[in-house]
Amino acid sequence: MPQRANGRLRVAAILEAAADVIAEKGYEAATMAEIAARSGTKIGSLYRFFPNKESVADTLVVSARENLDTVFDRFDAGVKALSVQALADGFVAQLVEEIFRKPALMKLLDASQDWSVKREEFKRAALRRIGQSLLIHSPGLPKKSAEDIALVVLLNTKTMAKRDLRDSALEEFRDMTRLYLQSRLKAEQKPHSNRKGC
Amino acid sequence: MPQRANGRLRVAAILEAAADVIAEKGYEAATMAEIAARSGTKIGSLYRFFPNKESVADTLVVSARENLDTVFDRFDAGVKALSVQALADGFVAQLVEEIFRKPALMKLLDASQDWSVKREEFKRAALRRIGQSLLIHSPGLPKKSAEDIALVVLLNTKTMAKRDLRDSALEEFRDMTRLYLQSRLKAEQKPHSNRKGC
Amino acid sequence: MPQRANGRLRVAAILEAAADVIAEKGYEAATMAEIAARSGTKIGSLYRFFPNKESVADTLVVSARENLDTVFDRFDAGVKALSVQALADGFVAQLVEEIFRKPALMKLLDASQDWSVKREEFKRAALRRIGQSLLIHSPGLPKKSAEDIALVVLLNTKTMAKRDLRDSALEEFRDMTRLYLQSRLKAEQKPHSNRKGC
Amino acid sequence: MPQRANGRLRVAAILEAAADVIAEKGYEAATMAEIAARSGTKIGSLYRFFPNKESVADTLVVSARENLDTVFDRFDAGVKALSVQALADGFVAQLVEEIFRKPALMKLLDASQDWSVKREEFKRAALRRIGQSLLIHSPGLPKKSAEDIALVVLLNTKTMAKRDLRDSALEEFRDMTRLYLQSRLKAEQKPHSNRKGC
DNA sequence: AATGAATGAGAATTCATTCAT
DNA sequence: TATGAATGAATTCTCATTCAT
Repeated sequence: MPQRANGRLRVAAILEAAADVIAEKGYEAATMAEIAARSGTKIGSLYRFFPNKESVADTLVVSARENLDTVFDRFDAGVKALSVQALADGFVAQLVEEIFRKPALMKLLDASQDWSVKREEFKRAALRRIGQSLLIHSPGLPKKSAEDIALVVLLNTKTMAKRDLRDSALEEFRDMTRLYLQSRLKAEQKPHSNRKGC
Repeated sequence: MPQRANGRLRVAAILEAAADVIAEKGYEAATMAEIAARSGTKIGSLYRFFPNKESVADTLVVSARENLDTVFDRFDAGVKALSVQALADGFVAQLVEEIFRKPALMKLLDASQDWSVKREEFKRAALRRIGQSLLIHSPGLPKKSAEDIALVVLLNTKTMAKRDLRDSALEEFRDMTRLYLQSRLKAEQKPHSNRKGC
Repeated sequence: MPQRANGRLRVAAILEAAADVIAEKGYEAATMAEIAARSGTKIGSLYRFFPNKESVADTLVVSARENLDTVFDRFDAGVKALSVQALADGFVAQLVEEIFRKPALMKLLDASQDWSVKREEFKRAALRRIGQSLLIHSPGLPKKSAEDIALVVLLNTKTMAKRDLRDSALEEFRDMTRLYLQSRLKAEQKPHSNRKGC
Repeated sequence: MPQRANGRLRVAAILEAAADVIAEKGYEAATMAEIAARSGTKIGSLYRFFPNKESVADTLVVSARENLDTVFDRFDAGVKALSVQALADGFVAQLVEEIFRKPALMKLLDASQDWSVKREEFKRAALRRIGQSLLIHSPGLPKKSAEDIALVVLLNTKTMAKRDLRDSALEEFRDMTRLYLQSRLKAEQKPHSNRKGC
């Protein structure tokens, strides 16, 4: 929306400040006044670029979704060649480090509000990209399985991205994700010895 | 703390209403006025029982922690005899169904605030009880391992308790937790006499 | 809504102040802050009794509607005995002096907003009462005519109630209303010599 | 005041947009931003042509006053020959259809503000023109009477111009205005050669 | 000259908490 | 003791107007 260089800078500053404030206090407790102050913007100018508080958060989420595409486009380019282990580690690396390591996004995805819309949009996009990567890696995988696995990978990595996990815990989750993927992606090649119903 | 039956009933009604409101709107958006109204209490009376909003939430968390002890006392009584699979399933059953299936608690544990205190207390208690169960089941397990495993179990089950997981996804998580526990407890695995479905 | 004497006094003071402010500046330009200040109320207390600005105005309009009923109940008691002239003068006296001589009501009835609801309600009630009086006075009058006449009487008296009419102008309107009523109420007894279509 | 054709077009577009917005929302709720947007003008440019919001409304009112002169110049040319009935009908036709049938003007004339200045100016002009027509028609009419009658005609036609009057009500008002004028101009009444419908 | 951006005083409304009767 | 009322800081959002490029 900003057309002048000045405006574009201002918008960038606002979004950065908003990410900080939301990361610290969450969406609801973040105030437009503080976002304005921290970005060196006057409240009136803030509202010139963002018509309301929600639109600020929306923009943050949408930009995370765009980031998602960038990250996964790159990832998918090499995914075919990966071992299952490397695939699991790759998912973790991409999602935890590149996507979820933005505390503001985490807060927004957990926000109580009617966030359902943008949040679901993001979640759907993430599931789609993860599922797509899985199918590139293991083309024989049933669609339905891919969906389930994608959800597990998504939620695992989201859990791993929580601020306060110590490294050993991270390692456990990484390993659990490997185990899980191995079990699910071997299943389609070999008889699965370990599944429910024996 | 109320000593007359009347008072105890009122407190119970308040807590129930508070749980409902917090479940619907989250801690921050829940208002004392609505909690009062829904519990048929006048705002002045509410404040005679709970000195402030935080204390209402605190009480909810504390009672969840007490529930935790009850649930795990019972669980621990039979834990020694369980196969690893049954142990995993047991953790899931106890934590997902008995503890986390209270939306208000979930909201509170995720609340943005300076909730750190009570939340950490609850988390610590949960980790302690899960770790304890693990050690009862597998006495040779190193303490440090038990801690890490407990954390994974805790976070897995918390994830599973989210409102909107469909059954197939739940099943995936359940199975992943089994795989993980098996991998971690392999050393001291018992003959699986208790395996579900076999 | 107020249950204690104190509260009732406060509500009365608020409504009086609101009427003053709205009379001076109109609904939109009247601010809740000024209403609060003029009634010696703190803004928080104002909102305790009136959930929003609209409800303050609503209450004013509703009370005018109630006043309408009181005034017309009294008027209707003697209406049968009146000459047409006296009927016209009576309508003017009741409506101009008792109902519309509250500048706040006038402003509210003219307010731009989505006031349609309460305004229409008031207007409908006024039309109903005027029409009823007409029918009591002249039982043979067709319903449809009564409705049309009521509307003319209503709008004439509303015009007459504008702040700035000088007395001679008032007199003109009074006389015009007499002429009009005479023409309309004689019509039903004698052949109307003066009507459209000759 | 713009001197180039471009500027004049722009001013016209702005005024048209302003009339629309004010008609819809009233003067206070109309925003300069919306007027600019609807007229395809940038806000900065709008302020080059009109130094402030009031001046936009002023221009609208002034142009209505100019229109008034045009309309009445034409009307006065034939007014001498009219019967009283036709005079009444003529006033109604000119004022209701040509002048007041612009919702924006109605809103402005009713606006709460310190509009007194321009509004009074318009009102005075209208009274002057109506009085003048009356005196042309009935030269013997006392000045004071002409003033009073003019006011009644003005307010009657303003009432008739309200958006929501149904046709039968309009007809009543038209007839009432005829009755009134007849009563006031009886002394100098002419043979009604021109009476509508006869 | 054209126009995007900046400004900031103020508006409505909310809510946890305290008090007085 | 029960409870209706009082409080006021904080929050979101608006808009006429002015500037700088």
